[in-house]
Formats: sequence, C-alpha cells, structure tokens
Amino acid sequence: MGLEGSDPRWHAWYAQAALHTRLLEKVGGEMERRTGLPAAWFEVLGHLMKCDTRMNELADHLVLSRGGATRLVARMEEAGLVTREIPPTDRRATFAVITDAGRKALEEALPVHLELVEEEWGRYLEPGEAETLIAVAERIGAAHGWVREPEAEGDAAPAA
Amino acid sequence: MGLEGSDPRWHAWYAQAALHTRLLEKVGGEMERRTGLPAAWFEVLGHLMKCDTRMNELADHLVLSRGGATRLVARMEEAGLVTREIPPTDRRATFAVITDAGRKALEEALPVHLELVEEEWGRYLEPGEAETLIAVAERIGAAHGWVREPEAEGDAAPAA
DNA sequence: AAAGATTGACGATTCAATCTTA
DNA sequence: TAAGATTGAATCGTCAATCTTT
Repeated sequence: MGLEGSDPRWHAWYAQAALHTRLLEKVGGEMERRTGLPAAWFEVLGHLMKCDTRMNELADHLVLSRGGATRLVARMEEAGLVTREIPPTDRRATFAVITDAGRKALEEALPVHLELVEEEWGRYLEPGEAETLIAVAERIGAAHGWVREPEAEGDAAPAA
Repeated sequence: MGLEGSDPRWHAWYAQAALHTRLLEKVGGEMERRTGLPAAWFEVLGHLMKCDTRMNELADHLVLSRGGATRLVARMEEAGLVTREIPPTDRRATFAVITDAGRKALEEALPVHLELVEEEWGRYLEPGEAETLIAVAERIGAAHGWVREPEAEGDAAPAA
C-alpha cells in the first residue's frame, strides 16, 4: 500500500491479508464448482456435524449477523441439508440440525476441500511453519477471547 | 471443523482463516467507526495514492468483479474522494484518480489503521514471526502468480 | 423486561448482457 | 471483432424493528 518496506509487522499483516483474501476466494470458488456447495454452506455443515447448534451461536461461529444466519439456514433448509428444531424446554430457541442429505453432502465435499487446501496452500509450507502459524493464530485468538487458551504457552512450535 | 487435530497443515489453514475473518471484521469495523472510511475505500485510496489505475486493474487488485469496481468507484466519486479520467489516447479505458479530498482522507485514516493493526495483531507477534509470515505469504503468492518473486528464495526469514 | 429469532428495507456484490472505442 | 467499462436483475448480507416465549 505504499509502505510495505517501512514496518515488518505491517508488511506481514498486509501480505497475509492479501493472500488470504485471494486464497479464500480461490478455494471457495473451486469448492463450489466441484461440489455445488458454497463455502458458507460447507462451513455450516462442518459445524453442525459436531453438534446441533442454536442460531445465535451459529451466527457467532460464522462471524455473521443474527439475521444473516437466519437466512443462510433458511436457504439450506430449503435445499434439504438442515432442519430447524425448537426444543420443548425453551421454545424461544431454534436449533439447526444437519439432515442425512446434509451429512452426505459434507462427506462428498470434505475430501475435495482437504485436497484444495493442500494443493493451493499447504504444500508450499516448509517444516515447522504450520506449527508457527498455529501458535500465532491461537495466541492472538486467545488474546481476543475467540479461542480457548493455547496449550501450554510456548510448547506448540519453536519455529526452528 | 471436527478434524483440527488430525493434520497440522489443515489445522494451520483453519486457524489462520478463522483468525483473519474475525480480524478483518474487527479492524475494518473500528476503522469505519473512527475515520468514516469503509475498509474497501481505504484500500482503494491506498492504491490510488501510488498511481492512477485503470478500472480493470483496480478490480483485480481488490479481488472484486469488474462491475463491483465500477460501483465502488462510483460511490467514492460521489463522495468526492476520487475522479474518473478517460485518457485521450485510448478512450475505452477509465482511470480512477485520487482527489485532494481523497488524499486528505487517507492521510487521516492511515495512522488509525496502523495503530489498529498493531494493537489488535502486531503486538502479539514474537521476534522473527513477522518475517516468517512474510516469507510464507510471498512464497505462496508467487506460486499463484499473485506477487513478484520472493527476494532471494531463502534470505527473507530464517524464522529462528 | 429480557432472550432468541425472524422480517422488512436497504446496501453492496455478482453475473450476464450491453454499450463504446480501437 | 476484441478490449474496457458500465448497467439490469438477482443474491446475499446488514441493521433496526418486531414477534414470541421466558
């Protein structure tokens, strides 16, 4: 942006941001072309495979507004990949639940996703770099309260 | 997504992607709150500060469709931050050009941006990590043809 | 009154079709 | 005919207001 050389931290920020923008676009686009699943749908299915999830929680997880989550799940319900269930114990809540068709779609999409990530990104990493990236992401995520603490503050990746 | 532990590369991918989604949202949101400039506008001004740019080129740089770039620049023109200029030598092209008001807006926004990036992200990096991140991003970006070659294939960051 | 979710109105982006200049 | 850019229609997301249940 004009000051790439002046500050290594800012340079690192910009390089990472630019790369991830293009990578998410590329991997997401390829995914949709090959499997028919938009990236957001894949993300939802991946989460719901682990556990049924309240709409609010899903919105937070996806970094989406409440209304956005409602509409996303609505579209996926229309497509038969998820259903909504209202628990009798608290009828204010709505849980999104994956269907058999949703599980099947995810099963088909998952290997494609893994292959794409490796092909477009993972295979270029050198030894130790994955661990460094994980350590950085967990440290910063934890500082923002977005992820649980890194395992033991320093045993994840010496990076050398 | 359910397989965090199985493959360190995929884990690294996911951790980075999740972090950057939240970070871009946070930094972008704060930027707009404090300076009135949406992240995309800031990005455009930062690029146009370097040189006048054809619409197509701008679209590629921003990872945006052609139509998207047209409309983005139209809004910014309406706000007085850029103008469009058609060169007499090839009247098919349109160059986006930053205005004095645009320069002023960027000047005001830049320190806020730098502070936010440092505050939310940079200050958590440990010595050598910025250089590792730059090396990774440039290596992968170059493999995709998105950036010029990394300087000398290995002198950028020993990471230790 | 508060929590959870949905809806209406709207803003921003995409794709495909179109317009203009070379 | 191709290159560059813009536009119409449709999609997806946001915000604020609303509805239901606690």
